[in-house]
Amino acid sequence: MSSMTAPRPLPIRCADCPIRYRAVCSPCDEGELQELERIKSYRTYEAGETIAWAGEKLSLVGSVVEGVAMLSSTLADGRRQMVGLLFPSDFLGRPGRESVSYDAVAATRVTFCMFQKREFERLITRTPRIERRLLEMTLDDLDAAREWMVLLGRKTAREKIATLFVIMARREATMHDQPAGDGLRFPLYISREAMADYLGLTIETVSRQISSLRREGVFTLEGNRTVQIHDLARLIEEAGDDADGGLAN
Amino acid sequence: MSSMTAPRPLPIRCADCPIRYRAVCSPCDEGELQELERIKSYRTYEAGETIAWAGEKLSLVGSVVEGVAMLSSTLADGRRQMVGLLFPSDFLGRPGRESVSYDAVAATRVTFCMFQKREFERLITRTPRIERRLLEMTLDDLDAAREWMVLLGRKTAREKIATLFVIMARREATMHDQPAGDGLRFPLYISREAMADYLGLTIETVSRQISSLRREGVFTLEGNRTVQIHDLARLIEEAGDDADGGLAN
DNA sequence: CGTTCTCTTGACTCATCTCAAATCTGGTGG
DNA sequence: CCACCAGATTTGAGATGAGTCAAGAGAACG
Repeated sequence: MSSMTAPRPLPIRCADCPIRYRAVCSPCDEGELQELERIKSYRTYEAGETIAWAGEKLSLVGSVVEGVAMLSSTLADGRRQMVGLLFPSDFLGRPGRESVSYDAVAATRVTFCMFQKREFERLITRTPRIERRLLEMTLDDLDAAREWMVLLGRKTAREKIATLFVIMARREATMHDQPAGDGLRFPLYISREAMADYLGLTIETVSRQISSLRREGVFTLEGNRTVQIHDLARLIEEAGDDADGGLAN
Repeated sequence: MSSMTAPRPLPIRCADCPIRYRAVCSPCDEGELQELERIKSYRTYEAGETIAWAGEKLSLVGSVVEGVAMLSSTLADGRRQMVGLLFPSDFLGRPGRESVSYDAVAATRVTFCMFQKREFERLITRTPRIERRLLEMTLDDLDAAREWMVLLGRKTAREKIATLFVIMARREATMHDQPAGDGLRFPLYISREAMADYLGLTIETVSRQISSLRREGVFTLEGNRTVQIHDLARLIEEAGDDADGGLAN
């Protein structure tokens, strides 16, 4: 993670923001953006750095602008479960609650566009469009969490890996306005350990399942963190989703 | 489920509603309640009855008034995972989306206070307090879903059962404004099969773990669906939660 | 009071975990 | 540019928790 591309100059104007049309601020008009520009501030964390500890009082909320962050929870004896993976435009923090419920850790170098929680709460009260957008995004997060519950509770290790890769592939395709298809290449962003924590597996099982699917020609790896899909249909089938094959999304 | 108590007369006035102070309508004033009374309608489902199928277009949303409902998802080969358990005051349905994402089934006889989705969407647009309340409730649901992800991904069968019982016990205590403590009796509401679907286990494993905890004197069963707690501290310990012992809730 | 469904228990299997070691990768310094 | 190092990843061998299959016991229902 040290041969990073040069950091884009920040703060930037909202109108030029890469997440302008997807983040919580997407429904804002020019005037509202100007107000946001007055109260926002950028903050960058290096890969591995902790953004917030569960239980800690956090007075900031905000959106991921660049990079990837992980939300996870740890049991008394150290078992860890990731409960969310935040990509650009995803929102971190819970307006209306004092402390955060989960550890937040940077998976890659990650930059947030942040607001003081109090200030943000006042803002959404004045600006129903933002509140509506936050509700929409929270409902989407809830659907995603529930879909992940199905994976955690009922899928096999192989299906879990296939599902993760399908989701990552689709995200990558969507991001570049391509159709998802064979030949698609995408980065995994996270380590095997983080995948294990996300999928409710051990790192050895993650590794074995990836090796197995690779040996069967479903995809190849370039280095350890870049995947090239060779047979997307097969990968989707291996994901074992319900009858619609995940097309409902 | 046939020796049901006589159904309470419905529709009732909002002011007398048992979920008046907890449901999505809790922040409403008298005038707003009158408006709700004009557009609400009650609907009752028998235990086992399907309320909505995943993928189906559902033009209703609403709150559970009495009884318990289950939200679950089914994979192609029939594996099922429950993704939510709805108790009185919980909200069902997603404003802003055409079709429902999960199967909704009545666990007991259950009565909803329902609204046409379109009408409800117009309502929350006019009534920011309701929208705010819905956002709060959705954030709570998201936290609950994520906590459940930890259970599904990382807990042992024994811990899963203990966690479920602790949660049920606490809910029961809260409902009656009692402290949760030894001697508390509460109903499980759901079958072993539903517990298995909720916990990501098989019905046999659920049964074995319940028997094991019962044999060790942590609780006793009266019939198959009523639990009496004998050693709550032990049960909480068996739940294996993170250092705070779940006290953060 | 028999019928049916739910729940429990037993015996055995298997997917995943655990423990251990080898290999690879990316980064570093010579 | 290349050898080396530390951490990440893969692979192997064996253990085990939970699943599967099968049967019996208990509850609920008509």
